[in-house]
Amino acid sequence: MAPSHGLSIGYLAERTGLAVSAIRYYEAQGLLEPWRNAGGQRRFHRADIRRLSFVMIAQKFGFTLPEIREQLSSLPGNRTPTKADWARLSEGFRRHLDARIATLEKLRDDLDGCIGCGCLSLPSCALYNAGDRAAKKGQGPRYLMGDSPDT
Amino acid sequence: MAPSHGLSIGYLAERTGLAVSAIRYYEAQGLLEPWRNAGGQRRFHRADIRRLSFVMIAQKFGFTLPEIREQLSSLPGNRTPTKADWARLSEGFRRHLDARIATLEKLRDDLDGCIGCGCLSLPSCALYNAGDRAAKKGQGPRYLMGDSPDT
DNA sequence: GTAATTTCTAAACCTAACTTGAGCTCAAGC
DNA sequence: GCTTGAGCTCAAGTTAGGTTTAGAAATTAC
Repeated sequence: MAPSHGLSIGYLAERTGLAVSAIRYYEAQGLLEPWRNAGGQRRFHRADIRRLSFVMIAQKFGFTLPEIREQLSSLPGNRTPTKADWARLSEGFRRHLDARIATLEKLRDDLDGCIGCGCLSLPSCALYNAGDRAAKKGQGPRYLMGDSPDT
Repeated sequence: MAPSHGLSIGYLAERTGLAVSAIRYYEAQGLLEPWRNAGGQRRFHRADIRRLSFVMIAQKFGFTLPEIREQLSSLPGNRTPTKADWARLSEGFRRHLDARIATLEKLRDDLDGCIGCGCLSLPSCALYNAGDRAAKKGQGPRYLMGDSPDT
């Protein structure tokens, strides 16, 4: 049931599909700030449903909880996102996603090149040099798949 | 240096760029099977460099260590992948990657639709229903961003 | 023949995002 | 007034993929 003033954690869980424990965890991470009733139980704003929905969607786009907290706290008065906020924030989502897709597409291209060129005999492998592990220690090209320049 | 018969773990680490601790961890996960010398130290085959390279590349494509172990153990005699094996395995990599890209592109399309249609006032949100969390409990559509059918 | 480096094992620790459990209190129904 | 269910806190467990630490033994370098 929906209490007339202040939502219980169980109701919020039911409405969002999140586990009660997850909501408590999000509070501990600073994503929500419920108040307490006389008995010490958490009471939430109706807008917190929207806030939690935003959290869930942002997670799908690959943001971490600290990043999501940043996004939420960047809103005036730490408010729950409005439609206008959403339009602006979703721009960032778009960029984040585009970057991830681009990374994977580059990996796919490298894979195609690697199949074609017979990577196993190459002294340096595009598959390894491409992507996030690259330029980790500035140690020059890595010799993969058992080959080395002197072999 | 490269010992003339049997590679030390440190040499393997140097050649692959992996940490010594990581190589030991991979052994514990069943990805490698070094033998021991008289003093009890691990000694590796030269082909294990190639084997580790395969592991690193497969990880970039999003496979877990148990999955990679499966792939390696599917090879006749649990051998290190040859060029022919590589051509076959890379097909699986390609499919894996294509699927991941497709998921993200669907998410991007849903996002674009959501910005345009004013998701905040929709009773059900494509952004939430799309993707991996969907169909988790068969509980029907989730009502996101604070809206419900009776509101 | 030392000294320095590497390697060994086992267990503990790490991050992220939660879940689970124990033991207790609060609220609601009859 | 009793029972049941929901909620509370705090600590520990979970998964993945490792890293760190400690103390001892092996190996290499000079």
